[in-house]
Amino acid sequence: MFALIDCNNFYASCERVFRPDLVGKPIVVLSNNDGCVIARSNEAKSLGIPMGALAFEYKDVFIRNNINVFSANFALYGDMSNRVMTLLQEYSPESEIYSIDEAFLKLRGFEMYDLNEYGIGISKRIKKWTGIPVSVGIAPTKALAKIANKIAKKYPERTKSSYLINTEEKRIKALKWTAIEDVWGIGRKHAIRLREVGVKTAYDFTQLNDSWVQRNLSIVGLRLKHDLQGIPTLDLEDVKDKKNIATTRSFERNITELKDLKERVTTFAVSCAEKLRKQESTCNSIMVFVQTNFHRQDLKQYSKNIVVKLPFPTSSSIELARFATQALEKIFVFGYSYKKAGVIIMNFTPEKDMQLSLFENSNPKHKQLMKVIDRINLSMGQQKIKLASQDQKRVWKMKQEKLSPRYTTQLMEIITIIS
DNA sequence: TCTGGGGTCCTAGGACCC
DNA sequence: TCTGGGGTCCTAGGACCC
Repeated sequence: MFALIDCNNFYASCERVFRPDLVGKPIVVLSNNDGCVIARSNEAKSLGIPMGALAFEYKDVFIRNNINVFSANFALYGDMSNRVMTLLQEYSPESEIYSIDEAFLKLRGFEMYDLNEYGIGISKRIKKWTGIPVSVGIAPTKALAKIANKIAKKYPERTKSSYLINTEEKRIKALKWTAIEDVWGIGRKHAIRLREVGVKTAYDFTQLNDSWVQRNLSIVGLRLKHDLQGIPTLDLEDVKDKKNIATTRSFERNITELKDLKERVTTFAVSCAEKLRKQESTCNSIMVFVQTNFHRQDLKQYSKNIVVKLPFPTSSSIELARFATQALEKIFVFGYSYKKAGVIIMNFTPEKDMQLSLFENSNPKHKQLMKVIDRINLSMGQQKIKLASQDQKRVWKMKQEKLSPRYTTQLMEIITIIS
């Protein structure tokens, strides 16, 4: 059996843990730059705030309904996620952290357990020990556990936040209850295609024939179908090293000068390099892109990306920053207002079996240097050591007007209790 | 004025090899 | 008239996830 544990309205719940006065009150969390809504408490959902609602359009709605607005505080959410995941490890030796707020557990050898009670126990303990409400779905396959989880989330009172699919009857009932677009792995496009052929629910989907599914939804769709039929097809996946690493941002204001864009791209490359070194890889190509604001009809539009193959594999911040800015110079065109840029690194090889090249190689001194920089930044705070070409005065700040304290990761911002 | 960020996997088609 | 058969690798684009 598989269990899927999913935190309810995760970002909103994290904010509420440290603001108990907000229990029962509507909360929304905004994206970077306070652009749009990326998380909502149940109360905010009931008020009709859609996912992706634009902050500036909904400003009055927020005020009118006393909605508590927060800027995204990823330092807080990441730490709260670790707490939840650490507790979950105790419930099974086999687990897969699927995203910041979800994990699968494989329950092998649990035949003597009352899995219903087990699930309820997980939900109770996570809530009590971290303050985060979670829902639990347990079923013979991952796709069915996803559906069981949705049922638990939809009926928290009746299910005590945990639902078990362990009979054929329950499986069929759950599949008929699930609209096709709510199935894990069926996105917008596939849902439309399936609706066209009369598939309205997950159950209808399982009644299609295999070759049609494979032809129209590829092998991925076929695996999903089998999983929904109760035939275990999707297994836990190991946490592998990343295959791509990206750092991309929209700017709070437009950028018109190459030198400003260079600074941003340098910082993005350095950020990618740091993430790359954490997984002890080196990269062989780098992509840089820039674009203007697509949403502004009144401005001239421009969007371009460039992929550069590196002469040697590297994870040095200095070298990646150099290659990135050189690439930027090739695609930069003067006369546009740039709104967004990013750096994506690709084609990784493990640091230990790096292929050296005959004529040109990564500066061997950088390896030691990066190690020292990483160590200092880890102990003294992020970005203590920067390249001179990076922003020294913190000119580039995201718009984060409603940022909550980093209660759990910064001693200076720890919660205060006033008696 | 204002519109997020970071990932994965699969397939078809082209270029190449013997 | 007639023109083999069997592969690999790479890339772009499309689908999906949170």
